[in-house]
Amino acid sequence: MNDNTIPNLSVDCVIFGFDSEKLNVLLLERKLDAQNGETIFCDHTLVGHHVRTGETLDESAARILKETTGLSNIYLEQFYTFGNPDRLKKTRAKLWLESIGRNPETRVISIGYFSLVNVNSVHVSYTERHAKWFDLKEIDDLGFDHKEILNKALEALQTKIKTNPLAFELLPQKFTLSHLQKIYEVVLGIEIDKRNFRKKVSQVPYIVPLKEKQQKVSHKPAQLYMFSRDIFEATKKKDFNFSF
Amino acid sequence: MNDNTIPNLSVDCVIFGFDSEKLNVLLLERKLDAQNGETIFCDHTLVGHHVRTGETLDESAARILKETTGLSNIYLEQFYTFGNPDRLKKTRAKLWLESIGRNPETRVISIGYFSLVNVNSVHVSYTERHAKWFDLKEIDDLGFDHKEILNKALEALQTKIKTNPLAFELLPQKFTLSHLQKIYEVVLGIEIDKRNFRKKVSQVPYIVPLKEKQQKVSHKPAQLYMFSRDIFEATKKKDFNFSF
DNA sequence: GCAAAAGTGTTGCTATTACACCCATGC
DNA sequence: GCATGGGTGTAATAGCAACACTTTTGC
Repeated sequence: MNDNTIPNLSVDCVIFGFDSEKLNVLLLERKLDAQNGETIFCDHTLVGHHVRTGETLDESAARILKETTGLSNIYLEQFYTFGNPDRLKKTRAKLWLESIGRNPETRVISIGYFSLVNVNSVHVSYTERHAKWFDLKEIDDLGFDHKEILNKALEALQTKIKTNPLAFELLPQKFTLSHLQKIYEVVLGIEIDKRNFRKKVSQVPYIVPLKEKQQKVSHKPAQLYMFSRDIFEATKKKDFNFSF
Repeated sequence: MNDNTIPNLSVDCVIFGFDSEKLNVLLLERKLDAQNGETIFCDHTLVGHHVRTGETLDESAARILKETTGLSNIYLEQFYTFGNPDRLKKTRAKLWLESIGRNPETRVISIGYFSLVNVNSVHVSYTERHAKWFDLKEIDDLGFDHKEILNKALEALQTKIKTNPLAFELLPQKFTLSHLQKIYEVVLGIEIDKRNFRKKVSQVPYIVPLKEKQQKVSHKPAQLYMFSRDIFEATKKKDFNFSF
């Protein structure tokens, strides 16, 4: 490969997207066809790429995200680095790497990032390979060691969302409390009592009600809220706690 | 270099040691002498080494720890990866790398691990370079980007110790409650009320009193306790919480 | 006998849990 | 008018914070 990248270093992004109901992950199709057109295998992987010379790891992750979703300035966080010498030694991995002109014998270290977006704000725009949202709960296996990377990303997200205002990264700017609650439920895999949740939220100064309600819903329209980062920064104490 | 290592990949270990009073970090002296014997500079760095071919990242960290402290089977955790293209571009770093036969132009990614030991159980045995414990609070600057790595390690330790039984890794097998309390105080940088602390501890099943007291102390001898990992594993709920 | 750290309980306050019914809208 | 999700309060309990004095040992 002569694309200005470092052969043994890559970044993989676990892109989490919330769609008002479930937590999704953006995956690429990994389809290998034989010369005669028959499909040798077809499965899915995370979005990733080799790191470029001169690019920081954060920049590399941001670039990958931009290329895949068209989005910039979105939440990205490094969570773990995967470097087992045999992590790319499975048969499919080797075949795939050969097919794209990478040496399957090279030991590649991959730095894991996760990012948080709202699915509706994303125009999945990766043309080379089909990018698609998958319900997290229905993902069973992935190419390479990407299932392991995904598991670790989810763990990191679960830990971090309890003490940091990450939930808002998964929501549109204006959201309802039910959607906010749903995020904690699907991310942490728990059920939360609606009244207790709202009681807690009402004590939080940076979740502010707007003078606006939902439109065109076939039920009582919900109050819309926004997250004020200004108020958060100004009032944050060390003990942010959203653990249920 | 021909030592079977990967030129652009290293592991740096932040070795935290508790001495019943403060939190310490094990550092190496980085001293560069000119041909005429004069010292060009002398400062300190974390313990680190390049990753070997065929070695996992965890194995690499464990090896570094073993070489430096003589200890195996101790707590080690990967916390962050540092890969800025210019992280080794400071003057001293370049001079040093040249002096040990590494190419200062190579972009090196370093995977950060922290480990937890009790200073009394360590025979600092690194002979090539002088290894020494330093009071965490008195470390101002370090070689390379190691101060940044140290800061991030401390942050990771602070986060993790609140919800995981890490404190015991910093203590000898038999310890007093005052020592346990001190760990939370120095790691988190807070003060804790003795009675409230003991009340909490007494509700924790896996901190078990022994039939033994301190010996030869010139004050009322304290009850000794141990941590039972068995009981911890058997009784752990999702909500371990040692945040004060 | 004094210096040093160990050990011990109570009270007020705050936060958490559990729980059930009416409301506004679109169709 | 019915289906859908929105919105609301109370009481009991558990956990947390603040606080001061006596005990045991070595020297």
